Amino acid sequence: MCSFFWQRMENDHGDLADVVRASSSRGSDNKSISDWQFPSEHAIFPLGIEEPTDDFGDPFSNMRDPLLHELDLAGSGLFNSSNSTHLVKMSVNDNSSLIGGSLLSQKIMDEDMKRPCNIFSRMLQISPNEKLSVSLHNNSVTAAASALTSPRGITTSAVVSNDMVKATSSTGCLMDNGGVQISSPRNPGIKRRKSQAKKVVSIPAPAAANSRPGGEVVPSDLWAWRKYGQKPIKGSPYPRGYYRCSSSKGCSARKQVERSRIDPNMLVITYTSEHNHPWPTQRNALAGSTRSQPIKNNAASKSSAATHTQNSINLKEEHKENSTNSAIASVKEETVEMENPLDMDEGEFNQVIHHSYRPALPDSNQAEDFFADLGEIEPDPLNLLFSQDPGFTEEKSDEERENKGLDPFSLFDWTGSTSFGETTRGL
DNA sequence: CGGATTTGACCGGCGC
DNA sequence: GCGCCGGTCAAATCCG
Repeated sequence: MCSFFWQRMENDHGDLADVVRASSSRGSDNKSISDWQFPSEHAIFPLGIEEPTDDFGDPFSNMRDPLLHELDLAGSGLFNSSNSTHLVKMSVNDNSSLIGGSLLSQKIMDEDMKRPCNIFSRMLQISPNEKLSVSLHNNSVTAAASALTSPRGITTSAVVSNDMVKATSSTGCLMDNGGVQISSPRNPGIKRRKSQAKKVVSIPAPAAANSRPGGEVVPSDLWAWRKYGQKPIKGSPYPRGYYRCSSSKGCSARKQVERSRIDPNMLVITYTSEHNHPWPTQRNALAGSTRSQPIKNNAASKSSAATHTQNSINLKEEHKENSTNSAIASVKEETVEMENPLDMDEGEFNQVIHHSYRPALPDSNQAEDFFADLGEIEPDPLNLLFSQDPGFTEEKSDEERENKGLDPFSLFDWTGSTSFGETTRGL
């Protein structure tokens, strides 16, 4: 199976409460997350949702990741089931939040609560090679689906409610055993403490079992992060780690990493603020290289402070090997996060951006350089990824071809998480 | 020795 | 006003 989900920041101090998950599967292939087979050391989370239009005052509208601009990959996601890979594209074309938006009327919610699979089931009948896009236009939700590469047809249905969105498989059934997770309704009357733009992504936890006690194996991204705090969160058995960008002094970018209380197999990463400096083509010394994630499995990265570029290269190299062994990386899920704009205080500059997990790249040229470097290693990483899916390669769209060189699979650096690789191999 | 992590203290927002 | 809670600070410690 494959699935993705949206996640929405709760209006309560940023607590995660509303989880939206869309899952796509075939037949009775309803596996829980724990059943997913991670792609070797690589985890892929390319799915994203296009950001709201600027007319909502999107604080990131002018700051969003250059890669997304440049590659127009926002909202594309790759789903890989055991035998097929699906590309799903979703978008929200309105100010409102698809998930949390009150624009999704209470009526809809009520109705949908009664009928587990409706809104999207009514709207979406995804056939292969059709794009999936979910957009919101003035209280209406429109959707179309895409499974560019699926040799089999998939359909996607979803429940869209005021507090949740569910998307289900072609069977139209919610996968209760982990396939779909729903959070509890958010607490009413609790407002966000501060006006702060946030981006939330949720990713499969690398390896909770092997992580050091009390810590998380946090997949690194292209930025260097320095942990500056950790707090137990009420209602969650898992602590929340606080990180700030250490790539550049004065950078206000922060992120919070916590294990999802809903699904301990997932890590919820909340990004706040934006990097005010160019994307580091090379990490600052040891910055971002956590002790818990030593880079030790590749000769190319002798230093624990291996740059992400190096790590990505390592990923590529490893992936080359793995791909020959049918270790095609599969997308497990990607979450994006949205917020109910109506929950905001009036005039509050407080918007949560749903976003594919990708660090902001203030300078697109750097991104080009970065991926140019990757290209030297592997001209078309997607070929590796989908080498076993002839349909994908054959039917690769222009957009995908344009995305050539963008390696969504390096967004997370799992190489440092040896335990993760071990864990996934053990799955 | 420089940089990262750990962890208790501190601060501010919010509800009662 | 008080307590709760989340977020941040900063000293101590660890690590390469």
